[in-house]
Amino acid sequence: MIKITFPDGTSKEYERGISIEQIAGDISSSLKKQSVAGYVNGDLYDLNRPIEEDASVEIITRKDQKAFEVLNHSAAHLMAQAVKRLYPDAKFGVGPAIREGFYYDIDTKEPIREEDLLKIENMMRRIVKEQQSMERKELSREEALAFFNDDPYKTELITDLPEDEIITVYSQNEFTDLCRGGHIGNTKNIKFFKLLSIAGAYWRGDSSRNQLQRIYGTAWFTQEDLEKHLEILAERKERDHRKLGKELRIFELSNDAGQGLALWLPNGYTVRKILEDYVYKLEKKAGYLHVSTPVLGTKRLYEISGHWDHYRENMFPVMERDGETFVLRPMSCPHHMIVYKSDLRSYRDLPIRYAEIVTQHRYEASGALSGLERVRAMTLTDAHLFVRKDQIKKEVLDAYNLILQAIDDLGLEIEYVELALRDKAKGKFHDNDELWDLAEKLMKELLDEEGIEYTAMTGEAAFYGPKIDIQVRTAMGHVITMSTVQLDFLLPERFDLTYIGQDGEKHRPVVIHRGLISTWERLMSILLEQYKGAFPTWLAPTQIRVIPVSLDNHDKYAKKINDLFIDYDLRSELDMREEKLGYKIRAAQTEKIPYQIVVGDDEVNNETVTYRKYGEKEQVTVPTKEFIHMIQEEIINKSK
RNA sequence: GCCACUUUAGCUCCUAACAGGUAGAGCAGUGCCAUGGUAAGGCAAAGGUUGCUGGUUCGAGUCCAGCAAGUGGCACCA
Repeated sequence: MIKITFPDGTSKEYERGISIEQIAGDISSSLKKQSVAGYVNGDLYDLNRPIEEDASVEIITRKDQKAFEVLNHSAAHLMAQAVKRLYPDAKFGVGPAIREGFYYDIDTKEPIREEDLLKIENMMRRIVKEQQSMERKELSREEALAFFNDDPYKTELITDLPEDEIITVYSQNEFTDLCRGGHIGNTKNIKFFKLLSIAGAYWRGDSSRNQLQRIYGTAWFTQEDLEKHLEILAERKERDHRKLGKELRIFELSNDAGQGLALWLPNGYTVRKILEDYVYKLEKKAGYLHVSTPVLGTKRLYEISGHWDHYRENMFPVMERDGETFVLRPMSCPHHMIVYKSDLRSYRDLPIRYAEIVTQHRYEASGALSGLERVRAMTLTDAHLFVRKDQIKKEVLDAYNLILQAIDDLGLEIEYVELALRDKAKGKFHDNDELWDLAEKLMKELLDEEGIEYTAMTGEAAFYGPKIDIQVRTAMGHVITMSTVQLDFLLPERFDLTYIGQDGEKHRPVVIHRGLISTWERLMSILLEQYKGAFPTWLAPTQIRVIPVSLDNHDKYAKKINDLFIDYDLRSELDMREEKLGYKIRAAQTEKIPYQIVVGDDEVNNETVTYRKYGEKEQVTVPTKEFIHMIQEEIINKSK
C-alpha cells in the first residue's frame, strides 16, 4: 500500500500502482468524469499512469488552465498521427500547447496547404473514433535514438536533452512521439477541435535553419467552448484596426505611396492631433522641454552613437551630397545628445528632459509590416532625460508613472511589464560589464522597491542599456511594446556629455530614454482595436452630428446649434443631405459618432436638443446649454 | 527576408462569372423624383486594360512563369 496525500492535507492508503483516474473515481464519479490529469509530487501525470510510491496528489480537472494545455497537447499528437497517415514521409519538429490551442511543426516533401486542413481534421476524427489509448513509455537514450533514427528533428531534440533526463515517448497505436507528457489518456477524449491555419516556422526558431510547416489548431472540452472560442476569433477580425481604419477612413496604405508608409486621412489626423496636444500638455506639466530636430542626419552622428554598428541593417540606405553622407534617422537620441551639448551644464540644471514629436524611418523587414502596427515611417513623442546618478531612480520612476497615466487616460490596459536585460554571451551589446551591472541593478531595485511585477527578458536589452518595456495585447492576440524606459550610460560617454558638479569638476550625466505611448501609428492601431472604432468623445474625429428633421423647417436651428457647438470647440457636423431621417441616423451610427442630435419643432420651440449617445438606444432631450456643459465635462474627464 | 495562400469597380464579394468563349451584384457616389421624429424611400445612368509583365491558346479574370503588394505565421523588432 502507498499513502496518497491530498491538497487539503488529508491522506488515504491505496494499492501501489493506482492511477489518478482511479483515485478520482474513488472520491466521486463526477470528479472522475472531470479529471484530466494530475500532479504527483509536483510532476504532471497522465490519468492512467501508475503511482508507485507515497505521494502528494493534486487532481487536474477540466476547469484548470493546465487541463486545457493537456488537452491541446494531446490534440497536437492526434493531429500529428493524422498527418503521418496522410503524409507518410512527414517528419516532426515540436508540437506544444499554447495559450489558445496548439501547433505542430511538420516537415513534408509535399507542402500542406490550407485546403488540406479539412482532410487532416477528418482523419483526426477517425482516430478519435478508433479510441486509441495514449500509452506512456520510458526509453533509454540509445533506444530513443534508435527509434527516431529516421527523424532528424527528434534525433536532435533527444541529443540535446540533459544526461539525467528520463526520456519518454507516447504511443497511440501506430504513432509514437517523443514527449514529456502529460496526456489525456485516449484519443476519444479529444472531441471538439478545429485546425485554424498553416504557416512557416523555422526549426528551433533559427532563420539559418530549415523551415517547417506549422499547423495551428485549438481543442476544447465542450462544443460550446469551441464555438465560443471561434466566435471570439471572428470578433477579433471585426476589431482588426486594418478593417476599422478603412471603414472609418483613418489611414491609407498604398502601394504607390510605398510599402509600410501610412497616410493619415482627415479623421485619423484629427485624432492624432488631439493626442499630440494631449501629450504636449502632459509633458509640460511633468517638466519636459520641447525641441525639434531634423529627420535627416549625418552618418557620422550615428557612428558616434554606435547605432551605425549596432543598428545599420534597420536603416534605409545612405545618401551622399557634397562629400557628406546622410541617413534618414531611425531614432532621435543622437540629436538630443547634440542638443544637450549646445550649452554648458551645471549640476543644478539637471535633470533636463527633452521631448520631441519625432518622425523616424526604419527599414523593417517586409514580412514584419502589418497595418499601422509595424510601419517604416513613424512619428512618436520621444524623450531623453539627462540626469545625475543620484536622480536616476526618481526620474525613471516619474517617467514610468507618466506612462501609466497616459495609458490610463487612453483607456488602455497593460498586459505585462518586461525588464529587458542583456545576454553577456551575445555580442550585440556594448562592452562594459561595470556599467551594465550597475544599470541592471538599479532597474531591478527600482521595480522591486515599487512592487512592480515584471518578467525578466535576458538578451532583449537595447545595445546601450537595460529597458523597462510595457506590453499590450492587440485584438489579434499579439503582444507589442507600448512604452519603454531605458537606462543608458553609454551614449553620454560616446558623446562626451558633461555637467559641472558642486566640486567644480566635470561629471558624466546618465541618459534615460523614454517612449511614452509608442508611435502615433501603433497607438492608433491599438486605440482602434480597444474601442472597436468607437472613440471616446474626447478623441472622436467627429463628436456631434446634427440632423434636422426637415430641411425646410429646421435647417436654421440646426445650423445655429452646430455653429454654437463649433464656437465651444466641439467637433460638430451638420447633415443637410436630401435624405430620409432614418438614412442619416444610420449613417451617424455606422460612423460611430458619439453624439447624434436630431432637431425638429420641439427643439426649435424649446431651445433644446435631442441626443442619442453611440451604443445606447435611449433618446434624451435637454436644453442646448446643458448639453454643451455635459459634453465638455465628458471631454475634460476623458471619460471612456 | 523565409514558408504557404490571396489579389475582379472607391468599399464588400469562400453569396458573381458553372469546365478557357470576351466581366456581375450590393453598398457608397452622381442625376431625377419623393421628403417630419431615431439604423437603409424610389427610379435611372455611370463606374473595370480583372495587381503588373510575359507566355500557352483561335480565344485567358480563369492555365503557366516572373515580379509587386497583401494575409497567416516564423525570423526580426533601437
